Amino acid sequence: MKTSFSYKEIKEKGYKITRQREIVFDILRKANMHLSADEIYIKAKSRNPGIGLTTIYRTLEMLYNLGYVNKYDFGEGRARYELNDTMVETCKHHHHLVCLRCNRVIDYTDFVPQETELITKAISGISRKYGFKVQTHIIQFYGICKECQKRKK
Amino acid sequence: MKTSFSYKEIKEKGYKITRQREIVFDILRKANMHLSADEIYIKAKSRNPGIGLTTIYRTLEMLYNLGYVNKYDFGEGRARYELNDTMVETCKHHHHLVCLRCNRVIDYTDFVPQETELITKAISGISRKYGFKVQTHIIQFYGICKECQKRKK
DNA sequence: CTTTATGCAAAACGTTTGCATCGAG
DNA sequence: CTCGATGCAAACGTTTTGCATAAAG
Repeated sequence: MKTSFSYKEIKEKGYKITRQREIVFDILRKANMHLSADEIYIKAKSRNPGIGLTTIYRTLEMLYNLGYVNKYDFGEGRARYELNDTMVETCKHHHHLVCLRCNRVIDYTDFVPQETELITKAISGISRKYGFKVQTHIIQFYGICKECQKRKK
Repeated sequence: MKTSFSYKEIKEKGYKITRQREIVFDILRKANMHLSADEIYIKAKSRNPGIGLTTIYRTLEMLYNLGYVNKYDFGEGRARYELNDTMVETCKHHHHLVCLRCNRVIDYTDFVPQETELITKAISGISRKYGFKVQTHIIQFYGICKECQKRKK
């Protein structure tokens, strides 16, 4: 299991390792939540006040292209990023419960063993029928969280 | 199976039925694809040139709150909407294969019978453990489509 | 009549781009 | 040295908001 970025792989693809990129890498590695570009920017500025938001976006794009981060949309009008579970051992594979009322996101990890099997089966079916090569998948459940149900209208 | 909007339900929630809303309803009902707000706007203008884009957004928001439409993000920087499969019989429940290179979206309907069972099981588990009331779910597979694999770099 | 919906213009927002400069390799 | 990376400001495209007017119920 990979626990850190492959600097070698990054360099091979023609990317350079910079102080700014290392900071973004590190923030993602230590985050145990899905961060928005802006949240990463705030955190990064405390370590390097001169860093630009543009650099955050470009670094995230690079990592996304390398397949190191997942990009999510939870309906807030901005993207959230998270290191791929192949990158950090502490980040277990999981899915999300998104509350439609308060936008809270709950990580869901209670997989029935069936799930992996089913997904694997689906991926090979997709490959066979559509010639589509699957890299990642997301499963999201939308609904109303416990708290919002209480203070219901 | 519901095949049209419940005007009664809409009125009960305090919404009014207007010419503009009926047009948007109808466009969604006839669409066999995920439409963006702008695409709906173009279509709507041919029937009512005076209609405003704002109205499209507000109608979509209403339908989303009513749970009549699903809202998707395929990474294009804008949302796409589609009537919920409970609303239109021609719109079968499906998931999406999103090509990371060309952004094409393929509808995926080949469910193994296991899937429904698994999702049902997951939903009741989620309800039990988190008290979260699931309304919809999305499953999306990201990868490279057949065509993009051919013209590979 | 009362209340919600509309259309317009302007604002807001996240994200991207052009460009001169900087720094990694 | 060279080429990619950076930071800034400006541009972009989508979505939202304020407000006066229009229309639904």
